[in-house]
Order: sequence, then structure tokens, then C-alpha cells
Amino acid sequence: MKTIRDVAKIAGVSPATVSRVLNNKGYVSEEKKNRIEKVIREVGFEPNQVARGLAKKTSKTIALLVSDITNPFFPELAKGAEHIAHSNGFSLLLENTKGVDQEGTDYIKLLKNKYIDGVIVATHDIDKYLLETNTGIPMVVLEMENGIENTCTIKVDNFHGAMLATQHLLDVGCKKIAHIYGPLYDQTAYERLQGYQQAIRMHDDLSEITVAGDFTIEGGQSAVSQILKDYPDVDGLFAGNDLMAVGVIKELSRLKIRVPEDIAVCGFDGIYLTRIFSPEITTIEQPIYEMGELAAEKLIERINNPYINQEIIELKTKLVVRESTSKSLM
Amino acid sequence: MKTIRDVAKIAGVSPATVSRVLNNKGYVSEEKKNRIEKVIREVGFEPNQVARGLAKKTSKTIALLVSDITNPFFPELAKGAEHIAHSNGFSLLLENTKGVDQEGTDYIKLLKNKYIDGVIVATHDIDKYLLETNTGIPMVVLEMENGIENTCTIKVDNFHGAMLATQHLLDVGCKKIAHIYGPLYDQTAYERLQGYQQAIRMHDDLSEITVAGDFTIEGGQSAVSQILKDYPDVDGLFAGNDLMAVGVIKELSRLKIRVPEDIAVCGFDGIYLTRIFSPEITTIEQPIYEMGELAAEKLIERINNPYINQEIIELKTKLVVRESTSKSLM
DNA sequence: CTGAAAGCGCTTACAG
DNA sequence: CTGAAAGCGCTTACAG
Repeated sequence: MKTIRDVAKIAGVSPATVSRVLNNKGYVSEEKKNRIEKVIREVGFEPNQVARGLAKKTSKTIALLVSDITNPFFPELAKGAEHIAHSNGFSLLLENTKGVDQEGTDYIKLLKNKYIDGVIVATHDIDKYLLETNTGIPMVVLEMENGIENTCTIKVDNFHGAMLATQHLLDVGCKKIAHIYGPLYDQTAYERLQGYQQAIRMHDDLSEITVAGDFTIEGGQSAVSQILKDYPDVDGLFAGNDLMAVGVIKELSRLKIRVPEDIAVCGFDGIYLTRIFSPEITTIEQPIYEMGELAAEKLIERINNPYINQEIIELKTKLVVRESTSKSLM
Repeated sequence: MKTIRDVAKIAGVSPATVSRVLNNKGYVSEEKKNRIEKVIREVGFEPNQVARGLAKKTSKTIALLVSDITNPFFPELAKGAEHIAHSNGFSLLLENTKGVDQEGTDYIKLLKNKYIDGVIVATHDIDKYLLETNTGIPMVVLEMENGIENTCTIKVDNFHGAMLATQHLLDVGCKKIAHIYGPLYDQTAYERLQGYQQAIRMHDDLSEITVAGDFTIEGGQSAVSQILKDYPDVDGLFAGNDLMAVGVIKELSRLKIRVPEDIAVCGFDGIYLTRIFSPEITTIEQPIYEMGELAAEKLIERINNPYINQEIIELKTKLVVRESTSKSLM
């Protein structure tokens, strides 16, 4: 491996001058600049990122904290984030936080010891406030917050989306609609529940039916029997996320209840699975890949300018109608 | 942030001695050792990984190269790899190789410039031989090779698995079984095709029906019409991977052909999707998560001892029978 | 057993 | 505009 000293020697200049052209900062004569660039190309020199990192306290890498990469929401997000990271010369460190290190102290250490330049937090497993105050590292938080000092929060209009979902079920003729909500410490789950309730309350002849789920397939499955026990005449189910919608449909299929003829089902998130499942699942779609890209963009913006204040970005969701609610198409 | 000098000063020793206890190498008196460890704990000292990296030419991170993390095979693999990486103090860098940088020169640069300690290659998008010869970095290759000098290859017995799948379709009463194979530059696809052919040839009354697919859902979908055009009486389909099996079932459902009553379907891989799809999909299961773990273990073994020779590990697959072939259960 | 010194490969005031 | 020097925070022969 060539070093900056090798380049300097060949070009007949000092390492400092080479460094200047590498970083495009400080004055350097056109003539030397050309000479140095030529040598760099000829010997195939690439600056050592670790050495540079030590000197500049940077690593050109950002971390993505997700609870569990096997949850299909996250690969899409990760791909979007990685795309933008790469186009800006950053690498992406992947961390699964589920089941590890409650307080996040290990992550704090990691981020600091490796000079990680920024972090995208898409998990509830660790304390974001602690992370922020203890590292001072630029941060973008996804999907789950009311905003944290010095960070950018990216979320979607869960409330509105949930209203859309509920209204859609009414539109296709459902008379009795239940909602399976996610864990309420998750802001997302809470807002969606509120949206459902609001939509129901706008109609005097409807009443709320809600049951707790946990955002997993199994949660969706077991919620079904609970609902049917008390409300055997339910004809519409709005699941708080797509994974639960999948569970719901599986369970209904097991019970020989037809979707959407007997019960129409709508999910939330827009993970790829809703498109390939059979029946294809109606859902409130979030722009997941784009959220990943935006998160990385905002993060890099903050890395380049640490003095940006708190910021909250709310993205639009949209209803995507598919087989699981297409009664009229049957 | 405290440095090793701060610790040394407080403990009344030299930085070199602190370094010795940090690395647990070289002699240091019990008394000083205790004193130093106490100070380290008290001030909460953590060695700076970047500085250490520069001195030792290491980064305590391994890279995982996958073609596309949104392909459901890879998150499971990544999770397994990350688990082992973390328990050994390594971080995981994630790289999606699809559509970027054909020759892999960018990756070569990245790996060298950041002192990446090792790399798990689970993609066809870049030239592994080039990678090996140009970086000299420890490498584990997945699923796709006959072995490369100085690397560990982990694969499954695709041939045997494909025979199992085909035989299983025969066992449940199929008389006319077609195989949709993946792209043949993929060793995996080739071996599975061979396994299918071998199983068919063992029966005089059967003949081979094969059609090319591309390991995607869409590929599975379009293969169905091709097969049905020429062989309308097909009653068993063995898809070269699970994604194609999903496509096959979706297309059959669209054509109102029942699975498994009219046509039984078997996939290959054992991705999580086969368990949650409806109908649940019979498949030849690979231990994906465990492969991720094993890859990381083998890699770390090689990082710690660079003189390990070429190695090929073949794991067993197993048949998992589910609804898509359960004719008798209907 | 221990410390001073040099080195890992860069960057960045500083002086000229 | 340019170079010598010091520094980023560790590690590792080397001498004692």
C-alpha cells in the first residue's frame, strides 16, 4: 500500500501538500496540484481511512440501529439508507438491537470508540435520549418520536393513515370494524389507534372494537379468535401493521372464513410482503425505501453541519387497495 | 474522552504498561495490573478503536456482501453473522452489491482503506477471485463456489436436496413433475437442476420437464404459463428456490388451479416466507441463520489465524413438508 | 517487569 | 503558496 509519503516523494513535494490536494483545502499551485494528481493516479494511491479517521475524528461510516433485520420493514429501510450513504462515501454499520443491552451503553461505547459519524435509530430497544446526550453524535430517529433535542425525527401521518384505512373499510361496505393495535409504548401504534377511533366516532351508528396485538404475525393470529369470540359478526379488520394483517388472514383462512367476502382486512406499512401474499393485502403504504434514503440524507446533512436544530418531518401515507378488501371485485 | 495517557498518569505508570494490561500481553506485575484495572474502571476508560486500528492494522469489523438485503434470504443470514460478530467484539458492515461496481474495485478499496478484518461474500455480483488476490483479507464465501484458494466456502448439499424434493413430489402421488431452475451461472441453481434430473432418471416412466427461471417471484410466475402451455397435465412443480415457488403459487391461484390438489409445489431454501405464506410452502430447508453464524465463526477463525488453507463445508438440507404438497391432508 | 521512543498514515496550525 | 513539526491515541520492539 502506498502512503501519502510515497506520493509526496515521487511528486517532489511534502506530505502536507499532498494532503492539501487530497482534501481540496488550503492553497496549492496549479502546477504542483496537477503533478500530485498525476502521481496519485499513476501509483493508484488511496488515502488510508483509518489514519485519516484518527486525525480527523471521523470514520466515514454511519450506524443503522434496527430491532431486528428479519422484520421485513427494515431491509427496505436499510437498502435506502445504504444507497445514500454510499453515494456520499459512507459505509453502513448494521446493528440488531433486539434482546441485547437494554440501556444501550454498549452502543454508546461502540459509536464513540469507532468514531461513527452518525446514527439512524429505528428501534425502541434502546434509550434514544441517553444515546443523544451521551454521544453527541448526529442522529436521525425514525417513526416513533415526538422529537428529541438536536435530532431529526422522520415519521408518517399515522393518524391520518389509520383514518383512511378505517374509512376505506366502511367504503367497501363493512358495518362492524375492529382494530388490532400494536404495543402502545410505540408512538406509531398509539397514533394509529387514535386514527381508528376518530374515524369510528364520526359515525353515530358505529362502535369501537379494539384488541391489543404486538405487531407480530402471531399477535395477529391470536387477536382474531379474541375478536370473534365477542363479536362474531365482525366484517372488517384493520390491523395496526402488515405483519399482524398477515397473521389475521392466515388465521381466518384456517377458520375457513373468506377474505374479503366474509371479513375484509387492511394492514399498515406497505412492506413488500403485502404485494406477494395471497390474497394480496390492502394496506396504508409508507414510503419505506425513501424513508431510508431521507434518513441518511438528513443524517449526512447533520454530520456536515452539526448546528442544525431539532427537526420533525412527517411523510404522507397512501391507501393501496388490493384483494383483501376488494369485495366488489369478487 | 479519556485516553491511555490519562489512565497512565493517574495510575502512576507509563502508557506502555497500560497498553500491556489492555492487550493482556507482555509482563506486568500483579500490583500494577490491579492498580491499572481499577483506574480503568473508575474513569470508565475505553480504548479508542480507531487509534488501535491504525497501530494494529485492524478495525474489528467484518463486511457482509449480499446482492440485495431485501431478498428475504439475506436478513436471516445477516442476523446470524451479526450475532457471532458481536459476541466476538466485531461490527458488521453491510453492502448491497446489486447494480453497483461490476468488478468490485470499489469494494477492494473500501476493505483495504478501512482495515476491514474479513469479509463474507454472499453475492455473484463481484469477482471473488479478484477480491481474494487483491486484498489478501480473510474471506468466507457462501453458497456458490467450488472453493477458492485461501478461503472457506460454505454450501449446502443442493444436489441431494433437489433429489429429496423431487422424490417427495413423487411420494405424494405426482406423475408429471417439472422443475424451474435458476440462473445456471449460479452453482446452486446448477446443482439443484442436476439433482432433479437424477431423481427423474431413476424412474423409467418419467421424463424431464425443465424451464428456466431467475430466482425471483416474477420468474416463478411466468414459468408457470410456459410449462402449462406444453404440459397441461403437469401435477407437480419443483421450484429452484422459494421466491419462485411463491410466484408459482400466486400464478396458479390466479389461474384458479388449486395447490396442492391440482398441482403440488415444492420450493428450496427455507426462507421465513414459506412458513407464513398461504398455503404454507413445502421446501428444502437450509439452516440460513446458522449458516450466517458459521460463516462469521469461520471468518473470525481465519482472522485470528491467517494460515488456514482452503476449506469447503457442506451443510445438510432437510425436507419440510407443508400445505403446498399435502395432498393427503386435503 | 517497565518506560522512552518510534511508528501506524494521515491532518493542520504555524512560520516563512 | 509550501514544508517542518506536532498531534490524533494507540502498540510494540528495544534497552535496561
